Amino acid sequence: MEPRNQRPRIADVAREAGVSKTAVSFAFNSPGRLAPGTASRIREVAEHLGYTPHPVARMLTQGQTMTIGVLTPQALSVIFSNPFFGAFSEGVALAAEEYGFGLHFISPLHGSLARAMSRATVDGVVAIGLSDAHPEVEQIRRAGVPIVLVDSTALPEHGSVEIDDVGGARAAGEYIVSLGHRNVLILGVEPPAPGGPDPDGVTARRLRGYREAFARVGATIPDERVMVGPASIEGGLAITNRAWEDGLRPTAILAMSDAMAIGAMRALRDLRLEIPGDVSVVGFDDIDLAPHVDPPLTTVHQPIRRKGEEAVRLLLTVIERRDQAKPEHRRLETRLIVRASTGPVPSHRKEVARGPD
Amino acid sequence: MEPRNQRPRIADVAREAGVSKTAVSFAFNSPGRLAPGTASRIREVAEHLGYTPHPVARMLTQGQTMTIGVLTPQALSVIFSNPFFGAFSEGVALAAEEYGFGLHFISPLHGSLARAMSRATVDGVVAIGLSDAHPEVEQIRRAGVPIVLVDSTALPEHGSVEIDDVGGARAAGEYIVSLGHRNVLILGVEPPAPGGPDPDGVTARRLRGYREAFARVGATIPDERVMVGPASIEGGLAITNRAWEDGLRPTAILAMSDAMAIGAMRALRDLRLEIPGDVSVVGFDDIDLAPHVDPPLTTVHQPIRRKGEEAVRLLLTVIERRDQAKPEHRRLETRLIVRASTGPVPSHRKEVARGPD
DNA sequence: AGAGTCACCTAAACCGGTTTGCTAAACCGG
DNA sequence: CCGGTTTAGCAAACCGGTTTAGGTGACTCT
Repeated sequence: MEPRNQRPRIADVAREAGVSKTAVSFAFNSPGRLAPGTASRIREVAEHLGYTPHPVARMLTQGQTMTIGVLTPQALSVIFSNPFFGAFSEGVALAAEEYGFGLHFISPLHGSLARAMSRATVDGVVAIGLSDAHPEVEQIRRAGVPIVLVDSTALPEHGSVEIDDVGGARAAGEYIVSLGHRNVLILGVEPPAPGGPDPDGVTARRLRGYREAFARVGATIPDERVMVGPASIEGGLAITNRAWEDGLRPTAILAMSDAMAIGAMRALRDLRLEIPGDVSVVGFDDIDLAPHVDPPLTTVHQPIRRKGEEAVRLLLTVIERRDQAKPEHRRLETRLIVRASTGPVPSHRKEVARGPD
Repeated sequence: MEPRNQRPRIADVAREAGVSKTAVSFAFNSPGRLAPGTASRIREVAEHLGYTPHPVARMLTQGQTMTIGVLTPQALSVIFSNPFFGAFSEGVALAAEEYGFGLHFISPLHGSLARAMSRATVDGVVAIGLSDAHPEVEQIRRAGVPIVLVDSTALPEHGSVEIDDVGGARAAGEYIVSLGHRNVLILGVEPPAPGGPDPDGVTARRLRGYREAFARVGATIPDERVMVGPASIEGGLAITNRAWEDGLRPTAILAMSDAMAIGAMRALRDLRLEIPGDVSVVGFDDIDLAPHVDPPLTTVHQPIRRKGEEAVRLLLTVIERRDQAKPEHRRLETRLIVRASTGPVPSHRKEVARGPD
C-alpha cells in the first residue's frame, strides 16, 4: 500500500516544475524552443526527481531503437566458445559504436529464431551463418527489418558480406597436396541449418575448395573422410578422437576452424603423435592466437574483424536510406598463412609399427 | 506519395478481420478468451498480412523487456579482444538463454556510460569491471534498474560476483618465489576507471596478493616494476617491449591476464629469450587456450563461465521479486595451474653477456 | 490604435500495442 | 417464459513519451 517508489514519469516532472509535458520534452530534446531559464529550471527539477526519459517510450515514438542485432542460428553460449566469434563481434562493435548504435545479440529462443526475432527491438540485423534454408530470413524481411547476411549464400535482395571460402580452402588443399599428403581428414563446422547439411553453406563451400585442389593431382577426398562437429576446441578434439577410433590414420587434418584445429592438435598429442612430424594440421580463420599455439598454426587467414565492420556499415546504409538502394554484396579475400603445424608427409607411418592392420 | 509498405499494425488486422483491436490482441496473447474459430481466423488474417506485434509497443505496455544488459566501462571493440570476455559472455548467455532473456551489450556511448545506459532497454544489468568510482552505478540505481556487479568492490546494496583475486595472485607469487625469482615484472590490467588507478580495483587486489607472497620471504615488488596496459595480446607485447627498453631484466613476469601473458611471451621470443629458460611467465584467468599455447601457460584459474552464469542468476532473482530481497554477494575460488611457462630462476642471466651494464 | 511578428508555451493527437470494465446475445434450469 | 449465468467481443483508458498545430501576450511598426 505504500507508495512504491516508481521511476518518475514525465508528468511528474511537468507538475513539479509547473509546466506542460511538452515543455519537459523540449527541455531534453530541443532546448532551443524554450526560454533558457525555463529549460534549465526544468532540467534541475528532473535531476532532482531523478527523472530519465523512459527509453522504450522514446523508441516507440521515434520509431527507431539505435540498436542493431547480431543474429546467430546457434545458442550464444556455443557461439561464444569460438574465438572467431569474439573477433567478429569486435568488428561489429567497432562500427556500431562509431555510429552510436548499441548491440543486441539474438539467438534462438526456446529453439526458435523467429520467436527471438519478434522479441528483439532493433533497427536492423547482421545475421551470421544463417543459411537461406532458414525460413526466418523471410520472416525478418516481412517484419520490415533490414538485414545483412554474413557467411551465407547471398540472397540478392539483402546485403551480404562473405569471404572467398573456396579459394582459401583450395589454397590450403594445394599446399597440403604439395607436401605429398593424400590421406587426409576434413573437420567441417556443424551446419547450423535444420534438416540436414546445407548444400551451399560454409562447410560445403570450403569442402569444394579442398576437393578442387586434390582433383588437380588426381586425388579425391571421399565423403567418409569428412566429419562435422561444433566449431570449438572440444569439437575438434572429439571428432579427431572418433576418427582414430574408427581406424582412420590421415597424415594431414584440414579443419574449417582454428578452434577445431587446436582441438585436433590436442587429440593428436594425447595420441602421442607429433605435429607436424606424424600429422600436419591446417586451420581456418587465423584467430589472434593462431601464431601462439604449439606449434604455430598453419591456417587460412580471413579478415574477421573487417567482416564484422563491413557488415555493420552495409547495414547502416540500408537503415539510413530505407528506400530501395540496391543491396551491396561484398566479398573479402582469404590467404594461406604457413606456420609450423604442417610439414611433408612422413615416410614411415607410425601405425605400421602397430601391427599388420 | 505511394503507399509506403509499412509493417501492418494491429488496427489493420482488426479491420481486415472485421473485429476489434482487442480481439486481435487476444488472438495472440490469450486465445482462450475468444471463440476458437474467431481466434484462428484472426491469426490467418494476421499471417496473410504479415503482421507481427511491434516489440517496442509490447514492451511499453508490459513493462518488461525480457532483456538483460551487459555493461562494460570500455569500448566493446577492446573488450572483445580479450578471450576472457568471450568466455564470460558464454556464461552470461547460457543463463540468460535458459530463462528466455535476450542479451544487450552496453558500452560507453561517445565516452559516456550514463548516456549509453539511458538508451538501453533492459530489465537489469550485469556490470563487469565497473569500479564504484564510476558514478554511473548510482545513476543506474536511480533509474530503478537492478544491477549486479562483477569484479568490482562489492557495494552492499547491489548483488555481486567476484573471485578471490588476492588469494589467486598470492598463490602465483608464492610459486614464483619458490622458484627463486626475486626480480619480477608485473603486468597490470588497465584500470577502466576515470581519474587515476582504482585504489581497490582488480589490479590493486591482485597486486596485493603478489606482494604478500614476496613479503613472506622478505622481498618486495617496487612500484616501477608494475606496468599497466590493455588486457590484450598487443597490450602484453607492448608493455614487455617497453620494459626491456627501459632496461628492466626480470626473470619472471606476472601478468594479470592470460592475453597479456601471451603477448609477453611473444615479445620475449622476439627478444630471443627462452621461456621458461630465461624468463618465466605466469598468467591469470586460465582461458581455454592457455593449455595450448607455446609453452603451455602457468596461470591462475578462475571459473570464468560460472562467473557469468552466477551473475545472471543473481540478477534474475532481483528482477523477479523486485522488492527488497537483500542482495547476495558471491565469491568464487581461484587456483594456480602450473604448466610449462615457469621454471627455476636461471643461474646465468643472459644480459650479463651483453656488457658490463 | 490596429496589424503583424516573435518568443514562449500548451492541449491534444499520436506511436502500437495491452488491459479493464461492460454489454449483448446465447444458454440454462424451473 | 423468466431471471441468472456464461460466452464472445467491444470501446475506451492506459503505457510514457514526442510532435503537431495552435494560442497568448509582449513588442514592433506605421
